[in-house]
Amino acid sequence: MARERIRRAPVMADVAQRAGVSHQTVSRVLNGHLNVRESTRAKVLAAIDELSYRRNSTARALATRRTRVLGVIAFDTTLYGPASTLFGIEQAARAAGYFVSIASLKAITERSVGQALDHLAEQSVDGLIVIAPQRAAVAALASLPAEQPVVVVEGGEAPGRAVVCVDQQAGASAVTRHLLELGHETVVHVAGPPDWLEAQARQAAWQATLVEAGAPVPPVLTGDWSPRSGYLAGQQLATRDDVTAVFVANDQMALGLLRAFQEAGIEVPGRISVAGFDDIPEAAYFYPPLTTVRQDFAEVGRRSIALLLDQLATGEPTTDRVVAPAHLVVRASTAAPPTS
Amino acid sequence: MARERIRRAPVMADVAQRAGVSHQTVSRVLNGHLNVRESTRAKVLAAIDELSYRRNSTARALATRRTRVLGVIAFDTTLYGPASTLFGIEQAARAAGYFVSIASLKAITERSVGQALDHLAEQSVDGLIVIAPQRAAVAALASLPAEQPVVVVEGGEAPGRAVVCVDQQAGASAVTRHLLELGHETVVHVAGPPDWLEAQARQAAWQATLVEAGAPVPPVLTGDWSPRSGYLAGQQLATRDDVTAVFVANDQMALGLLRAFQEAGIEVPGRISVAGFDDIPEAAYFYPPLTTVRQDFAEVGRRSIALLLDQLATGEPTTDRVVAPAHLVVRASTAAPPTS
DNA sequence: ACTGCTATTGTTAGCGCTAACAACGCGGCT
DNA sequence: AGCCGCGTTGTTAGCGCTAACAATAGCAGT
Repeated sequence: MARERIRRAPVMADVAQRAGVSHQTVSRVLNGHLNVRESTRAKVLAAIDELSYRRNSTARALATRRTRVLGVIAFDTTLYGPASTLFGIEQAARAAGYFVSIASLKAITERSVGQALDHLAEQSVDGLIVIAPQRAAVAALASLPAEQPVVVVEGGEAPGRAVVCVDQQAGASAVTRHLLELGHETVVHVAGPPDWLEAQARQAAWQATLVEAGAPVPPVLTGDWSPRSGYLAGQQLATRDDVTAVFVANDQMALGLLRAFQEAGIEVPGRISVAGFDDIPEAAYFYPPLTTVRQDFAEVGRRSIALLLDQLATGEPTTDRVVAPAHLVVRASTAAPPTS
Repeated sequence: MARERIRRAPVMADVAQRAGVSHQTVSRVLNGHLNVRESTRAKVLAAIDELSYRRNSTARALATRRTRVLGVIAFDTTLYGPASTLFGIEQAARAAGYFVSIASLKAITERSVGQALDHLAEQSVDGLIVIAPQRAAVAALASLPAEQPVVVVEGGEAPGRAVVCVDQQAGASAVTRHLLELGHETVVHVAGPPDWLEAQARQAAWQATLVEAGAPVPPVLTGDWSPRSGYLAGQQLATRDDVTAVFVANDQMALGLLRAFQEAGIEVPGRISVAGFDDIPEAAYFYPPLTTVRQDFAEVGRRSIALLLDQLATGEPTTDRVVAPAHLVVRASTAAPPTS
């Protein structure tokens, strides 16, 4: 029997032949079917091992009509938040035996999101996770068929879709309350871009907390998440002498703010307290170390995958809304207001 | 003719029937074959459009034995550098019509890299990009078959593999030279973890530049990339009064250093100049704005994909070594030494 | 001994596509 | 007229796997 061992990966039939069974029995062993005699299973496993056989996932996908690939659409994955979320998602998916195919976007427009959706659809992904921090991204989801399993991360209100997000509300409230409890009369807010859902949520929670505490609601400054925009906001605030506490919508902008204050000779937290949001790794080493809010991105990843796999298992799209925790991290950039 | 329009995605045969041709002709049109009459092509395209037909990539992959999926193994994608590289890779791959499947690692060990390789192999990726900034990652590649198309990013010496990396040498030399030219007698180096190839390359270039300039080579301090380790290094340096210039191996550590100096009352750049490496978005807003080295990560991504696709096209693994540019960004943290 | 069941294994037919080959029609050539 | 060659299209056979069904053996119950 001329054995053709010519650089061709072994297939199921090779294993079957070697184990002296049919290829279907090999398949059964591989899929953990019951009703395979223990001795047969052992023979098959031995043959698999000897041949270093690996099941061809493409053929499997064709036969089962499931690819075990999850598609992830992400935006600006060079930022700490999205990158961390993506990381959490990938870890959870791999642990569950799924593959992760990504499509990252330079900018969020309905068109770019649509193209990314197309790209992943072409790969026939089993499920979809869309990190959709902006209105436009959520809007682009409307074109998806209703039965498409999908989880929207940070999607605010995504009608009819499962959503996972960080508890922005709790985080922003906690910072604001923290500042008020230190004795500040009110807290100024430097918000993120208005079309970002996270920016909206943080601003809304800040405002609600002030109102609830009976504190005046000062006008909002708006940035674009960048240190530069925080710097500009800081320059503006530096000219005013009624400001004692600022809640900045993310740490990068807070950094810019700190720098503007430093240049203006404003002591932090001596004269003005500053708090951020995100707890990027650098935040603890700002000058001064930044009080901020830490988000549990790993949890976001895990919950997203869990929700998606749940949909795949039941075959029913869900509309659950899951919230991952966020908590205040107090450092040296916040203190009681100056006793003037 | 009872048309069964029952929630089943159309397949090639449906298109063929509608266009009045054989499914093979549809395939030919889709694959851009020559020798299809223009009128036939038009009919087919019309039918595709009417049915919103999408080719099933799984079946295609099974028939062609190519999945059009590229696997990427990445480490610590929450850091700015790796995240940017990954982003560049994904953009380039998608533009070339390839899918990107990722496996990110918490830690680099031969085992974790091996598992990630397994995971991607199971998906039968056509090619592999390994972002391997550490010795161990490169070592783990030894288990790959020699004919596996693979590109190693930041892989230092990866024998027999194609490598793409940033020109660490040029970047580190430029910073060091910059500091010497400002009049500093020598430059102290705070290095990254010794098992990181980038850390090694930066340190080696720093040392070579000093030697070349006839400057003394002071002992090296070592950190772990984190702001905290930079802070500790800064505290040590603060106790010495012979230091006038420090080249820190990345921006995050430089941030820690700046903070330590600030606490110690050391003026930057008045008494000590500090330079970093990476040009993270925050760097321009440190206090003072950081002189650093910017790396062209997008270019790294593009070149990696180009190199990989080249291997796939020729069927021959290459051992090219491609270097992406890095250039000095001078900001306010470096100046002439104090005139004592 | 015969029936009926269960546990185990084998056989067959696709999944939706591409590759290789076969077939066909048509104009130009001898 | 008959043949060749070319451009175009159809037919057939897999790619490697799983699902559904068929077949077999072994055993208990009557």
